[in-house]
Amino acid sequence: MSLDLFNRSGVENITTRHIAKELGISQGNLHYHYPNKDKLLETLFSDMLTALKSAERIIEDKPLDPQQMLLSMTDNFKIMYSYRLFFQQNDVIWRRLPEIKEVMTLLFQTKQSEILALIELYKKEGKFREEISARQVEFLAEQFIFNIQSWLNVKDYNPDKVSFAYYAKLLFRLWLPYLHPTEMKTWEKLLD
Amino acid sequence: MSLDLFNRSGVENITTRHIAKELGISQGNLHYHYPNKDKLLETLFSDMLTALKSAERIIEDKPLDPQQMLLSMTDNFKIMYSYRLFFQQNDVIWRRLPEIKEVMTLLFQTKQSEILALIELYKKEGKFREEISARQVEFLAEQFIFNIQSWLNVKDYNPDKVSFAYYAKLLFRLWLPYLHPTEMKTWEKLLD
DNA sequence: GTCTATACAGCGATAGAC
DNA sequence: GTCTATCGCTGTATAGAC
Repeated sequence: MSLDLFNRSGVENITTRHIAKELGISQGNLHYHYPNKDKLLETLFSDMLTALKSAERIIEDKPLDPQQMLLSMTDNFKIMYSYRLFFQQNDVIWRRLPEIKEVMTLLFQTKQSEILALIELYKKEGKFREEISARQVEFLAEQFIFNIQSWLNVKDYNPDKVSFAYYAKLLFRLWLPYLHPTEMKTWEKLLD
Repeated sequence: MSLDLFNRSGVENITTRHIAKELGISQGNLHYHYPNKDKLLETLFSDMLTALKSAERIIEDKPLDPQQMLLSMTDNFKIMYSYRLFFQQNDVIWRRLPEIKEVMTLLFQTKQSEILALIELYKKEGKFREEISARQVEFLAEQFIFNIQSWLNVKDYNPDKVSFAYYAKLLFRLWLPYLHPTEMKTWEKLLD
């Protein structure tokens, strides 16, 4: 599978020869199906988008409760990990295919406003402390998305050692200091 | 300058021919001074390390106050930006030169324990709220370093539009919700 | 559709004259 | 030291037989 090759060895190091060999077909044949390497990357990217889309839990009118949000985020992390080239190698890929950069930027901007709306709801419901400024709430939403986008970028994530659920919990630790002390305690237990 | 070429066009796209041309010398001559491309990268990396080292403000026994910390972080961001290939293209570079990965990992681990010690001091001094757990304090230190390592990775940082001081302030917003309400207000003014 | 063969450009790196 | 010339290799992509 070309996905694994790219993930493991890097987009710039994997050639069409490698991919053809892995697939058990000739290089000429590969170029018949995919005119070039970029087309291959684009296909993988749209695969990821559909995977992420189909993993979305139906929100409808009701916002998710913390437990559901954790599950949903775990699913997302799983998908992101299997397509981790788009996060770990974003610089290389964005330089080759600026459209992918644009789509990803837009995607995460949308996610950010969704999460901002959710946080503001939490605040209205009184789960957040009153002294938290609107500016700081925006910052929290920004940080949340930033973490999702970058978690694979620096750390050596090894799915055998640490579970995706663990990283999802770690992510939600961002919220803790914003909550009322009692609410904070119960959340912290949930996230341990 | 090879640094600018790598920063702008990507390590995998810049060849020894490009660099030689930019320097106004022949390719053969370049290979006389730097036996290969990796050696060139290693030199740039150690340049960055010395730049970061010389920018360290003398801490000695006294911990820095918030204002000094902001200035120090602004300096660091400036240096990191001029050597941004090592952050934006970390995946490519780490694959070529695993030693660089190890040194960077170690560097940021050290920074993390330093910042953890500082936070714990703040907590002891009563600037932090009591209900913040030790686990959460560790998390804050981790987040702080994570942000420093990754800030260049996702965003299009444009030094003409937004100042380095702005990003330093943004970084310290991580601390705000951990502080006592009154302390929080004064810090927030500082960070605006 | 799938294959083999090959074209053609670009890469890092070296040889050898000066 | 610095140059030109070139090697050997690998990259993407295409041509043409089956």
